[in-house]
Amino acid sequence: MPRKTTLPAHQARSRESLTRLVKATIEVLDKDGIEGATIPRIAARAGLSPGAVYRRFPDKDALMREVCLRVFESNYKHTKELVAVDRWKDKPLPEVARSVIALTLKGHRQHRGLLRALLFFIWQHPDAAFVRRCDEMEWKTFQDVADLLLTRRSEIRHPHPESAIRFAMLMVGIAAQGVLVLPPDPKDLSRLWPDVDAQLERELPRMFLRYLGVKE
Amino acid sequence: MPRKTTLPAHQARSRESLTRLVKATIEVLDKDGIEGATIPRIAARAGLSPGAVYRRFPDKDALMREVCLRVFESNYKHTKELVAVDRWKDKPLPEVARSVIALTLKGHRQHRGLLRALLFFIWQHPDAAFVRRCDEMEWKTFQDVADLLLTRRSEIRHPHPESAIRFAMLMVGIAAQGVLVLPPDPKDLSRLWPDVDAQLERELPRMFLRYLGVKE
DNA sequence: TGTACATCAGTGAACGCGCGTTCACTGATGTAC
DNA sequence: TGTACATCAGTGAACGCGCGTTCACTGATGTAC
Repeated sequence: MPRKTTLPAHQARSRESLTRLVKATIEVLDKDGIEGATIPRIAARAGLSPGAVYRRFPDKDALMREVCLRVFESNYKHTKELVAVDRWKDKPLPEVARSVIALTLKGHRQHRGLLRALLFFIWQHPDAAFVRRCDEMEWKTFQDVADLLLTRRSEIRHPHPESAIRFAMLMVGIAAQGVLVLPPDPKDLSRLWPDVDAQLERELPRMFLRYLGVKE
Repeated sequence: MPRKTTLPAHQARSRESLTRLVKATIEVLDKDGIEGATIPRIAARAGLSPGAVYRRFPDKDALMREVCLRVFESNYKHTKELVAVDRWKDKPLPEVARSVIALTLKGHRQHRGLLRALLFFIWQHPDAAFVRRCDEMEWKTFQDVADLLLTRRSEIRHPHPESAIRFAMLMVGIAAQGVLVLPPDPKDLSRLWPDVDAQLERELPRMFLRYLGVKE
């Protein structure tokens, strides 16, 4: 009967190579995408042989899920710190919104390859419970940002500020994902659509604020 | 040396089974997704054996590309007819925009599985020339709709109506894709976000028109 | 502090599963006379 | 119109490639006395 869970690492050596394994997986995913992330390649990058992977993880899927959850968890914490910071004190909604959008775009641009690979992994994943966990983490991240923006609800003329903020944030997230993370790369699109990226950076805040009905 | 191109069908029987093959591929893609679309399954659905596929197509990739191009071509023609229809005569921009958005959403909802599968296929495709052809077809479809909306440019207060229309349409397309086509299915998301679909239908036109600066 | 033993960590060649692809063959269709 | 022959259409079992996974083995680390 195959082992179901990831084994704990008893020795220091093992803990180190587990760390290297996770790091290597992230790097390979970012560089070679989900289809280029084979066990031999990941193991080699971590300075291990393929067999060694199976000492820590019951199968490839468990390694990938671990990486997925770590990345999303880290992103969640990062966002939580960001919205808590008192940099936002006294700043009016347009300025906060602009910063939030700019940071969202920056994050998606920086981690394009990794995010793309993880999305593909989740989208093709058969285990509904795992997918739900990922969705929930993304949702919580989302909600934290929405809550920050909602503290300026008096500046919003849209009849339903709560749902409008959520909807506008959804659009920002989906746009960042659609334009910056998913294929085709903006550079390949530039023949048909020069500077989508710059337009996104400029027009997304405008759309956001106009939709909410904020005086600029 | 393997054959490079798809052979013509000399007999009526062959032409029929080619049609069945394309139809079967579309159905299997829509139902089972890209990873469920195996040659044996497609062939069986078309009432053929796996080997028969290779009489018309040099490999699986050629069959898939053919299907891709046919679907996008058909969508392009469909859109071209739609915008040309004089149903739009004398209708003000808000009404046209609402119809266009509603039709876009409807199309994405109806063909969710197929569109998802084709997107995954294109996104993973190594041949840049093929990907470019698909992008161009989508772009032309896009442009036709933008042109229709641009005939009402006097109603648009945004300083750059042309690029604003293109950007707003891009957002509509990406939103439809992100919410309706890509995982998770709206029904699975309903726990976290009840009625995204209805909200999309209601709020997308509002966002569209407010961004362009149209008097409602 | 040393030593013997148990357990853990890692190796890498070999295995096997799934699916695309081939190929020797049968049957169907078209064509020349 | 009938017949012989060439070509096309299709079959389905077998093949093979790639990648995840295993397993017999070596080496490293920790532990009991």
